[in-house]
Amino acid sequence: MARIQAEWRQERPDVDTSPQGVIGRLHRIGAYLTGELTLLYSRFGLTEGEFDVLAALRRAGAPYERAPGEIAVHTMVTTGAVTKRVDRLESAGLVVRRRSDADGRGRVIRLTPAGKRLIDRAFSAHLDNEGRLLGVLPPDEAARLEEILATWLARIEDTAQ
Amino acid sequence: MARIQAEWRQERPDVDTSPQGVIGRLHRIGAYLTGELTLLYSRFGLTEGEFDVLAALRRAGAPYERAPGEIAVHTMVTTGAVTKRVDRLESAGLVVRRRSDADGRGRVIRLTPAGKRLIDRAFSAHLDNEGRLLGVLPPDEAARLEEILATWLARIEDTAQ
DNA sequence: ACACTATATCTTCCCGGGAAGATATACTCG
DNA sequence: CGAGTATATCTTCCCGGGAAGATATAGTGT
Repeated sequence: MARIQAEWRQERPDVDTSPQGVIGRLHRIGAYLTGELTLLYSRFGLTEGEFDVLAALRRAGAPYERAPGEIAVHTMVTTGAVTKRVDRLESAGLVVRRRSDADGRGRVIRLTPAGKRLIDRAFSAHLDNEGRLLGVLPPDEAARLEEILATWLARIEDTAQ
Repeated sequence: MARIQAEWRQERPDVDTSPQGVIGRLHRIGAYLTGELTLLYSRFGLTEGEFDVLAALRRAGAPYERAPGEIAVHTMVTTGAVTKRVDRLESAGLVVRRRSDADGRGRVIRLTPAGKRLIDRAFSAHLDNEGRLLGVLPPDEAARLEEILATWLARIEDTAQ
Protein backbone atom coordinates (compact mmCIF):
# COMPACT_ATOMS: atom_id res chain seq x y z
CA MET A 1 0.00 0.00 0.00
CA ALA A 2 2.83 2.36 0.89
CA ARG A 3 4.57 1.15 -2.25
CA ILE A 4 1.54 2.00 -4.32
CA GLN A 5 1.54 5.52 -2.94
CA ALA A 6 5.23 5.84 -3.69
CA GLU A 7 4.63 4.77 -7.29
CA TRP A 8 1.95 7.41 -7.65
CA ARG A 9 4.15 10.11 -6.18
CA GLN A 10 6.72 9.14 -8.77
CA GLU A 11 4.30 9.11 -11.69
CA ARG A 12 1.90 11.87 -10.66
CA PRO A 13 3.77 14.26 -8.39
CA ASP A 14 1.06 16.84 -9.11
CA VAL A 15 -1.67 15.13 -7.07
CA ASP A 16 -2.06 14.64 -3.35
CA THR A 17 -2.35 10.92 -2.76
CA SER A 18 -2.67 11.15 1.00
CA PRO A 19 -6.35 10.14 1.17
CA GLN A 20 -5.38 6.77 -0.25
CA GLY A 21 -3.48 6.04 2.91
CA VAL A 22 -6.76 5.76 4.73
CA ILE A 23 -9.22 4.77 2.04
CA GLY A 24 -7.01 2.25 0.29
CA ARG A 25 -6.16 0.51 3.54
CA LEU A 26 -9.75 0.51 4.65
CA HIS A 27 -10.70 -1.11 1.39
CA ARG A 28 -8.11 -3.83 1.75
CA ILE A 29 -8.87 -4.56 5.36
CA GLY A 30 -12.55 -4.70 4.47
CA ALA A 31 -11.89 -7.20 1.70
CA TYR A 32 -9.82 -9.34 4.01
CA LEU A 33 -12.38 -9.27 6.79
CA THR A 34 -15.20 -10.10 4.39
CA GLY A 35 -13.24 -13.11 3.20
CA GLU A 36 -12.65 -14.35 6.72
CA LEU A 37 -16.24 -13.80 7.81
CA THR A 38 -17.60 -15.48 4.69
CA LEU A 39 -15.40 -18.48 5.32
CA LEU A 40 -17.01 -18.90 8.70
CA TYR A 41 -20.53 -18.52 7.34
CA SER A 42 -19.82 -21.23 4.83
CA ARG A 43 -19.07 -23.62 7.66
CA PHE A 44 -22.73 -23.27 8.57
CA GLY A 45 -23.84 -23.69 4.98
CA LEU A 46 -24.64 -20.00 4.66
CA THR A 47 -23.60 -17.18 2.40
CA GLU A 48 -23.00 -13.73 3.86
CA GLY A 49 -26.38 -12.54 2.58
CA GLU A 50 -28.24 -15.46 4.10
CA PHE A 51 -26.47 -14.98 7.41
CA ASP A 52 -27.50 -11.33 7.41
CA VAL A 53 -31.15 -12.22 6.86
CA LEU A 54 -31.19 -14.80 9.63
CA ALA A 55 -29.41 -12.38 11.95
CA ALA A 56 -31.91 -9.61 11.19
CA LEU A 57 -34.76 -11.96 12.04
CA ARG A 58 -33.08 -13.29 15.16
CA ARG A 59 -32.42 -9.92 16.66
CA ALA A 60 -36.01 -8.87 16.06
CA GLY A 61 -36.82 -11.03 19.09
CA ALA A 62 -39.62 -13.59 19.39
CA PRO A 63 -41.53 -14.47 17.26
CA TYR A 64 -38.58 -13.70 14.94
CA GLU A 65 -40.55 -12.14 12.16
CA ARG A 66 -39.95 -9.30 9.73
CA ALA A 67 -41.30 -8.03 6.44
CA PRO A 68 -39.03 -8.38 3.39
CA GLY A 69 -38.90 -4.61 3.00
CA GLU A 70 -37.66 -4.19 6.55
CA ILE A 71 -35.04 -6.85 6.00
CA ALA A 72 -33.91 -5.05 2.86
CA VAL A 73 -33.36 -1.86 4.85
CA HIS A 74 -31.56 -3.62 7.68
CA THR A 75 -29.27 -5.54 5.40
CA MET A 76 -28.78 -2.68 2.92
CA VAL A 77 -29.72 -4.53 -0.24
CA THR A 78 -32.62 -4.25 -2.68
CA THR A 79 -35.87 -6.09 -2.07
CA GLY A 80 -35.11 -8.22 -5.11
CA ALA A 81 -32.02 -9.54 -3.35
CA VAL A 82 -34.09 -10.25 -0.24
CA THR A 83 -36.58 -12.25 -2.28
CA LYS A 84 -33.81 -14.50 -3.53
CA ARG A 85 -32.16 -14.90 -0.16
CA VAL A 86 -35.47 -15.82 1.39
CA ASP A 87 -36.13 -18.28 -1.44
CA ARG A 88 -32.92 -20.09 -0.59
CA LEU A 89 -33.46 -19.99 3.16
CA GLU A 90 -37.02 -21.16 2.72
CA SER A 91 -36.04 -24.18 0.69
CA ALA A 92 -33.41 -24.96 3.33
CA GLY A 93 -36.20 -24.94 5.91
CA LEU A 94 -34.67 -22.09 7.91
CA VAL A 95 -37.47 -19.57 7.40
CA VAL A 96 -41.11 -19.63 6.32
CA ARG A 97 -43.02 -17.04 4.36
CA ARG A 98 -46.67 -16.13 4.90
CA ARG A 99 -49.04 -13.34 3.99
CA SER A 100 -49.33 -10.42 6.34
CA ASP A 101 -52.66 -10.30 8.20
CA ALA A 102 -52.67 -6.54 8.24
CA ASP A 103 -51.71 -5.86 4.63
CA GLY A 104 -52.49 -8.08 1.69
CA ARG A 105 -49.52 -6.79 -0.27
CA GLY A 106 -47.15 -7.66 2.52
CA ARG A 107 -45.43 -10.88 3.44
CA VAL A 108 -43.94 -11.91 6.73
CA ILE A 109 -40.73 -13.91 6.98
CA ARG A 110 -40.31 -15.95 10.11
CA LEU A 111 -37.44 -17.97 11.50
CA THR A 112 -38.25 -21.65 11.91
CA PRO A 113 -36.97 -23.44 15.04
CA ALA A 114 -34.22 -24.95 12.88
CA GLY A 115 -33.39 -21.48 11.60
CA LYS A 116 -33.17 -20.11 15.11
CA ARG A 117 -30.92 -22.95 16.25
CA LEU A 118 -28.64 -22.43 13.28
CA ILE A 119 -28.29 -18.67 13.57
CA ASP A 120 -27.70 -18.93 17.32
CA ARG A 121 -24.78 -21.25 16.78
CA ALA A 122 -23.50 -19.34 13.78
CA PHE A 123 -23.75 -16.00 15.52
CA SER A 124 -21.72 -17.13 18.52
CA ALA A 125 -19.05 -18.47 16.20
CA HIS A 126 -19.21 -15.26 14.18
CA LEU A 127 -18.49 -13.08 17.19
CA ASP A 128 -15.62 -15.29 18.26
CA ASN A 129 -14.29 -14.93 14.76
CA GLU A 130 -14.62 -11.15 14.84
CA GLY A 131 -12.90 -11.13 18.22
CA ARG A 132 -10.02 -13.10 16.76
CA LEU A 133 -9.70 -10.74 13.77
CA LEU A 134 -9.75 -7.67 15.94
CA GLY A 135 -7.50 -9.30 18.50
CA VAL A 136 -4.35 -8.43 16.58
CA LEU A 137 -4.86 -4.79 17.56
CA PRO A 138 -3.96 -3.60 21.05
CA PRO A 139 -7.20 -2.85 22.98
CA ASP A 140 -6.58 0.87 23.22
CA GLU A 141 -6.08 1.14 19.48
CA ALA A 142 -9.22 -0.90 18.85
CA ALA A 143 -11.16 1.43 21.13
CA ARG A 144 -9.78 4.53 19.43
CA LEU A 145 -10.54 3.00 16.05
CA GLU A 146 -14.13 2.40 17.05
CA GLU A 147 -14.51 6.03 18.15
CA ILE A 148 -13.13 7.40 14.94
CA LEU A 149 -15.20 5.08 12.78
CA ALA A 150 -18.29 5.97 14.79
CA THR A 151 -17.66 9.67 14.20
CA TRP A 152 -17.14 9.11 10.53
CA LEU A 153 -20.17 6.88 10.09
CA ALA A 154 -22.37 9.33 11.98
CA ARG A 155 -21.33 12.12 9.59
CA ILE A 156 -21.93 9.88 6.61
CA GLU A 157 -25.33 8.81 7.83
CA ASP A 158 -26.54 12.30 8.35
CA THR A 159 -25.05 13.58 5.13
CA ALA A 160 -27.08 10.87 3.41
CA GLN A 161 -30.06 12.06 5.48
CA MET B 1 -25.28 0.36 14.35
CA ALA B 2 -25.44 1.12 18.07
CA ARG B 3 -29.10 0.09 17.90
CA ILE B 4 -28.18 -3.22 16.34
CA GLN B 5 -25.73 -3.89 19.14
CA ALA B 6 -28.40 -3.01 21.70
CA GLU B 7 -30.81 -5.46 20.08
CA TRP B 8 -28.23 -8.19 20.31
CA ARG B 9 -27.47 -7.45 23.94
CA GLN B 10 -31.18 -7.81 24.57
CA GLU B 11 -31.54 -11.06 22.64
CA ARG B 12 -28.18 -12.66 23.28
CA PRO B 13 -26.84 -11.32 26.59
CA ASP B 14 -24.50 -14.30 26.69
CA VAL B 15 -22.22 -13.13 23.86
CA ASP B 16 -19.77 -10.25 23.66
CA THR B 17 -20.84 -8.10 20.76
CA SER B 18 -18.10 -5.52 21.16
CA PRO B 19 -16.11 -6.51 18.05
CA GLN B 20 -19.11 -5.50 15.96
CA GLY B 21 -18.58 -1.93 17.03
CA VAL B 22 -15.47 -1.85 14.90
CA ILE B 23 -16.09 -4.47 12.26
CA GLY B 24 -19.70 -3.60 11.57
CA ARG B 25 -18.90 0.08 11.18
CA LEU B 26 -15.94 -0.66 9.01
CA HIS B 27 -18.14 -2.74 6.78
CA ARG B 28 -20.71 0.00 6.44
CA ILE B 29 -18.23 2.75 5.82
CA GLY B 30 -16.56 0.54 3.24
CA ALA B 31 -19.85 -0.04 1.45
CA TYR B 32 -20.60 3.66 1.45
CA LEU B 33 -17.17 4.60 0.17
CA THR B 34 -17.31 1.97 -2.55
CA GLY B 35 -20.63 3.39 -3.70
CA GLU B 36 -19.27 6.93 -3.85
CA LEU B 37 -16.08 5.92 -5.61
CA THR B 38 -17.97 3.79 -8.12
CA LEU B 39 -20.25 6.68 -8.88
CA LEU B 40 -17.25 8.74 -9.84
CA TYR B 41 -15.74 6.00 -12.01
CA SER B 42 -18.99 5.74 -13.87
CA ARG B 43 -18.68 9.39 -14.86
CA PHE B 44 -15.64 8.31 -16.85
CA GLY B 45 -17.46 5.30 -18.29
CA LEU B 46 -15.52 2.91 -16.08
CA THR B 47 -16.40 0.28 -13.53
CA GLU B 48 -14.32 -0.04 -10.39
CA GLY B 49 -12.52 -3.07 -11.83
CA GLU B 50 -11.66 -1.30 -15.04
CA PHE B 51 -10.41 1.75 -13.15
CA ASP B 52 -8.17 -0.50 -11.06
CA VAL B 53 -6.64 -2.06 -14.14
CA LEU B 54 -5.95 1.29 -15.79
CA ALA B 55 -4.51 2.62 -12.55
CA ALA B 56 -2.23 -0.39 -12.17
CA LEU B 57 -0.92 0.17 -15.68
CA ARG B 58 -0.56 3.90 -15.22
CA ARG B 59 1.49 3.68 -12.08
CA ALA B 60 3.82 1.13 -13.69
CA GLY B 61 5.31 4.16 -15.48
CA ALA B 62 6.14 4.41 -19.18
CA PRO B 63 5.60 2.40 -21.32
CA TYR B 64 2.59 1.57 -19.12
CA GLU B 65 2.71 -2.18 -19.53
CA ARG B 66 2.03 -5.12 -17.28
CA ALA B 67 1.29 -8.82 -17.59
CA PRO B 68 -2.25 -9.96 -16.76
CA GLY B 69 -0.94 -12.05 -13.86
CA GLU B 70 0.76 -9.04 -12.33
CA ILE B 71 -2.40 -7.02 -12.70
CA ALA B 72 -4.35 -9.78 -10.99
CA VAL B 73 -2.02 -9.61 -7.99
CA HIS B 74 -2.09 -5.82 -7.82
CA THR B 75 -5.85 -5.61 -8.06
CA MET B 76 -6.50 -8.67 -5.88
CA VAL B 77 -8.75 -10.56 -8.26
CA THR B 78 -8.38 -13.79 -10.22
CA THR B 79 -6.75 -13.86 -13.62
CA GLY B 80 -10.13 -14.78 -15.08
CA ALA B 81 -11.50 -11.46 -13.90
CA VAL B 82 -8.51 -9.65 -15.40
CA THR B 83 -9.12 -11.31 -18.76
CA LYS B 84 -12.65 -9.95 -18.81
CA ARG B 85 -11.69 -6.49 -17.65
CA VAL B 86 -9.02 -6.30 -20.29
CA ASP B 87 -11.50 -7.54 -22.92
CA ARG B 88 -13.77 -4.62 -22.10
CA LEU B 89 -10.96 -2.07 -21.93
CA GLU B 90 -9.51 -3.36 -25.16
CA SER B 91 -12.77 -2.99 -27.04
CA ALA B 92 -13.07 0.52 -25.63
CA GLY B 93 -9.64 1.24 -27.11
CA LEU B 94 -8.06 2.03 -23.74
CA VAL B 95 -5.53 -0.80 -23.71
CA VAL B 96 -3.96 -3.17 -26.21
CA ARG B 97 -2.89 -6.76 -25.75
CA ARG B 98 0.13 -8.36 -27.35
CA ARG B 99 2.26 -11.46 -26.88
CA SER B 100 5.24 -11.24 -24.61
CA ASP B 101 8.55 -11.33 -26.45
CA ALA B 102 10.25 -13.16 -23.64
CA ASP B 103 7.63 -15.79 -22.91
CA GLY B 104 5.24 -17.27 -25.43
CA ARG B 105 2.67 -18.06 -22.75
CA GLY B 106 2.61 -14.50 -21.56
CA ARG B 107 0.72 -11.50 -22.79
CA VAL B 108 1.43 -7.85 -22.19
CA ILE B 109 -1.28 -5.29 -21.59
CA ARG B 110 -0.44 -1.75 -22.49
CA LEU B 111 -2.23 1.52 -22.01
CA THR B 112 -3.06 3.29 -25.27
CA PRO B 113 -2.62 7.08 -25.42
CA ALA B 114 -6.40 7.37 -25.03
CA GLY B 115 -6.24 5.08 -22.01
CA LYS B 116 -3.51 7.17 -20.44
CA ARG B 117 -5.42 10.39 -20.99
CA LEU B 118 -8.54 8.88 -19.47
CA ILE B 119 -6.92 7.41 -16.39
CA ASP B 120 -4.99 10.62 -15.77
CA ARG B 121 -8.18 12.62 -15.71
CA ALA B 122 -10.10 9.99 -13.78
CA PHE B 123 -7.37 9.55 -11.21
CA SER B 124 -7.19 13.24 -10.41
CA ALA B 125 -10.95 13.31 -9.96
CA HIS B 126 -10.75 10.16 -7.88
CA LEU B 127 -8.30 11.68 -5.44
CA ASP B 128 -10.37 14.82 -5.12
CA ASN B 129 -13.31 12.57 -4.39
CA GLU B 130 -11.40 10.64 -1.74
CA GLY B 131 -10.29 13.92 -0.22
CA ARG B 132 -13.90 15.04 -0.02
CA LEU B 133 -14.99 11.77 1.61
CA LEU B 134 -12.21 11.87 4.14
CA GLY B 135 -12.68 15.58 4.67
CA VAL B 136 -15.51 15.09 7.14
CA LEU B 137 -12.96 13.82 9.66
CA PRO B 138 -10.75 16.27 11.55
CA PRO B 139 -7.17 15.94 10.26
CA ASP B 140 -5.77 14.59 13.50
CA GLU B 141 -8.38 11.83 13.58
CA ALA B 142 -7.71 10.99 9.95
CA ALA B 143 -4.00 10.72 10.72
CA ARG B 144 -4.60 8.54 13.74
CA LEU B 145 -6.98 6.39 11.71
CA GLU B 146 -4.34 5.88 9.06
CA GLU B 147 -1.82 4.77 11.66
CA ILE B 148 -4.16 2.28 13.22
CA LEU B 149 -5.26 0.88 9.88
CA ALA B 150 -1.63 0.61 8.80
CA THR B 151 -0.81 -1.37 11.92
CA TRP B 152 -3.75 -3.64 11.41
CA LEU B 153 -3.10 -4.20 7.72
CA ALA B 154 0.56 -4.94 8.37
CA ARG B 155 -0.42 -7.64 10.86
CA ILE B 156 -2.93 -9.07 8.43
CA GLU B 157 -0.48 -9.10 5.57
CA ASP B 158 2.13 -10.94 7.48
CA THR B 159 -0.33 -13.35 9.03
CA ALA B 160 -1.36 -14.19 5.49
CA GLN B 161 2.39 -14.53 4.69
C1' DA C 1 15.74 -34.85 -27.67
C1' DC C 2 11.72 -36.63 -24.81
C1' DA C 3 8.43 -37.09 -21.29
C1' DC C 4 6.80 -34.81 -17.38
C1' DT C 5 5.58 -31.12 -14.74
C1' DA C 6 4.89 -26.20 -14.04
C1' DT C 7 3.12 -21.84 -15.46
C1' DA C 8 0.37 -17.97 -17.89
C1' DT C 9 -3.71 -17.00 -19.78
C1' DC C 10 -8.21 -17.82 -21.35
C1' DT C 11 -12.80 -20.27 -21.39
C1' DT C 12 -16.92 -22.03 -19.45
C1' DC C 13 -20.21 -22.29 -16.19
C1' DC C 14 -22.20 -20.68 -12.09
C1' DC C 15 -23.74 -17.49 -8.43
C1' DG C 16 -25.33 -13.38 -6.09
C1' DG C 17 -26.98 -8.95 -6.51
C1' DG C 18 -28.86 -4.60 -9.04
C1' DA C 19 -32.30 -2.21 -12.03
C1' DA C 20 -36.43 -1.92 -14.00
C1' DG C 21 -40.75 -3.58 -14.86
C1' DA C 22 -44.93 -6.62 -13.47
C1' DT C 23 -48.42 -7.78 -10.22
C1' DA C 24 -51.41 -7.42 -6.42
C1' DT C 25 -53.25 -4.77 -2.91
C1' DA C 26 -54.14 -0.42 -0.38
C1' DC C 27 -55.15 4.37 -0.02
C1' DT C 28 -57.19 8.95 -1.41
C1' DC C 29 -59.98 12.30 -3.36
C1' DG C 30 -63.82 13.71 -5.88
C1' DC D 1 -68.01 4.11 -4.40
C1' DG D 2 -64.75 4.44 -8.45
C1' DA D 3 -60.49 6.14 -10.79
C1' DG D 4 -56.12 7.08 -10.15
C1' DT D 5 -52.00 6.80 -7.53
C1' DA D 6 -48.95 4.69 -4.11
C1' DT D 7 -46.80 0.72 -2.04
C1' DA D 8 -44.92 -4.19 -1.12
C1' DT D 9 -43.15 -7.85 -3.23
C1' DC D 10 -41.67 -10.61 -6.92
C1' DT D 11 -39.87 -11.47 -11.73
C1' DT D 12 -36.80 -10.94 -15.49
C1' DC D 13 -32.74 -9.79 -17.40
C1' DC D 14 -28.16 -8.33 -17.00
C1' DC D 15 -23.44 -7.79 -15.13
C1' DG D 16 -19.16 -8.73 -12.78
C1' DG D 17 -16.45 -11.94 -10.55
C1' DG D 18 -15.01 -16.80 -8.77
C1' DA D 19 -13.74 -21.72 -9.55
C1' DA D 20 -12.24 -25.13 -12.22
C1' DG D 21 -10.81 -26.85 -16.33
C1' DA D 22 -8.64 -26.14 -21.14
C1' DT D 23 -4.84 -24.64 -23.91
C1' DA D 24 -0.35 -23.25 -25.06
C1' DT D 25 4.25 -22.72 -23.86
C1' DA D 26 8.30 -23.21 -20.81
C1' DG D 27 11.46 -25.57 -17.91
C1' DT D 28 13.74 -29.92 -16.09
C1' DG D 29 15.81 -34.19 -15.48
C1' DT D 30 17.38 -38.10 -17.83
